[in-house]
Amino acid sequence: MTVSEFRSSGQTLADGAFERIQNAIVKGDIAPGTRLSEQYLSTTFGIGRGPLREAIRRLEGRRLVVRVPHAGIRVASLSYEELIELYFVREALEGMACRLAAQHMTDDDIVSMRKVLAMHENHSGLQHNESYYQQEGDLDIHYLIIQGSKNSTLSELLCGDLYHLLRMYRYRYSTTPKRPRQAFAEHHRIIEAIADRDGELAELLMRRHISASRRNIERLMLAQADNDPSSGGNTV
Amino acid sequence: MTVSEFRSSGQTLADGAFERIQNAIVKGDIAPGTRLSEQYLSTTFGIGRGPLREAIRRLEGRRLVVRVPHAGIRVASLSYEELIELYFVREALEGMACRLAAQHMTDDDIVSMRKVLAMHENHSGLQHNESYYQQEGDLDIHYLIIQGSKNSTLSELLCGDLYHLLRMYRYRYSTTPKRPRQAFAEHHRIIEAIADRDGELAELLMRRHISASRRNIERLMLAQADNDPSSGGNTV
DNA sequence: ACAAAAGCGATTGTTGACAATATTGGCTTT
DNA sequence: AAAGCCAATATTGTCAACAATCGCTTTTGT
Repeated sequence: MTVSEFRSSGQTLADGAFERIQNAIVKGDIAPGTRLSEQYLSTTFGIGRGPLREAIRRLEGRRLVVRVPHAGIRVASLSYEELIELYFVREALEGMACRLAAQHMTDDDIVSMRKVLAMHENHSGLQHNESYYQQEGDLDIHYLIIQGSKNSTLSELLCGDLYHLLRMYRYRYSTTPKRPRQAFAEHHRIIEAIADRDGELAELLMRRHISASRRNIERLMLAQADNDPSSGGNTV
Repeated sequence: MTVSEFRSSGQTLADGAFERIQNAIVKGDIAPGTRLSEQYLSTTFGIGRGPLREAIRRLEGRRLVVRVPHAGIRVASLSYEELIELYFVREALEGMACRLAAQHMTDDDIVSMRKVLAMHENHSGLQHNESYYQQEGDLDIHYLIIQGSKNSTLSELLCGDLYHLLRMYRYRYSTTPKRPRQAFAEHHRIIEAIADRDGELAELLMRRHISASRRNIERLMLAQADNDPSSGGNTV
């Protein structure tokens, strides 16, 4: 993903704009809730308003932006309630992914997943950068398990649609659950269950893992609300 | 939802076209896999190509149509593999919906849900129209439970995104699982579990229910494949 | 001074014409 | 006769101008 892939070969301008804006939203370059005028985007990306509007409509279909007729678009933002709701969806979906992964992952898949975990253990053991593990490594493990389910519908839903929203949220509230050691231990147990081909246990453990993560956020936000009572629900 | 809401008040042409085309696809008026030319749609709906293309891009974002650059669009169609994958997703998601419904449904919600079930029992008992129950009633019960979870993210995902695909598939293969009595009994038990506020049991039962439905389809399609070996995977 | 309405500016929605690309049919060649 | 190439045609992609709508400022009346 190098820079300046203006017109990624063979694609249309609208498709190029779609990808670039999507990346900008997901990566946090554009903050959630920001209003985007067509003129600004048009001049920024150097394309006409026609293709641009098509890109916007595609983003709208993906629910990454919210549009109100004749008033413009804003990049979507998750309220606290929606974030919590998302965690329940993740619990269900990633639990299922774990069950299927225990069934469908090859031995090679499991070997490489263990390697990634070991690598993360070193980082985590060195206390090199506590947030790193949670920010990227956590996603890596989850990502590998989801791919391991060999269910492409599930993968696309989880990696393509849902994580976009989750990552957006991370950039907004910079939520870095500070429980790396615990999370690591949980990952370890999950992977062992998958290696044992015990889908039921793997699902149970993953659901506990995500559930704990959710409760951790609920606790954090509650404490934050005490300090700063103004930060209530966000605008859609 | 009466007929001839050409320009549903206050909406743009693109939004109107989006809704109409989406309905046509979901209701089966346009068969999956059909190629749609811009000119045809433009004259059919009586709007210019600009707004039409925006509607198409929105449908693309929703994954209801598949577009290849410079070649046009086709309405999306599920392959057999994708259908089965979808059932696993449903199993996870609706299981969670059941668990949450047992927790969050009001007593009134449960009363009205029981009424719907009783109504269906009469229809089913009279053998009035066996397929009716499975075609509409089944969705009704599932719909009520999903709404009962009070998790709007989950609801939108399940009712808004996934069921579109499921219904499309029904119209294509006219799959009507012929096990209404069994399905009714399963619904009955699920609702009782919810009424007992036993979320864990409700989730388990729902997952079994959907899992059985999936296996039923697998069996049906396998038998069909024996008779007609030509119907393999469908084009994306 | 405050409230309501009218006018103004800016932004979005729509249209039609133009350019680029893929498909189809016919022709040449082996 | 079959395969491959080339041109003609139809379809999609892009652009720039025009129309409609909304939010804001200003004005005017009580």
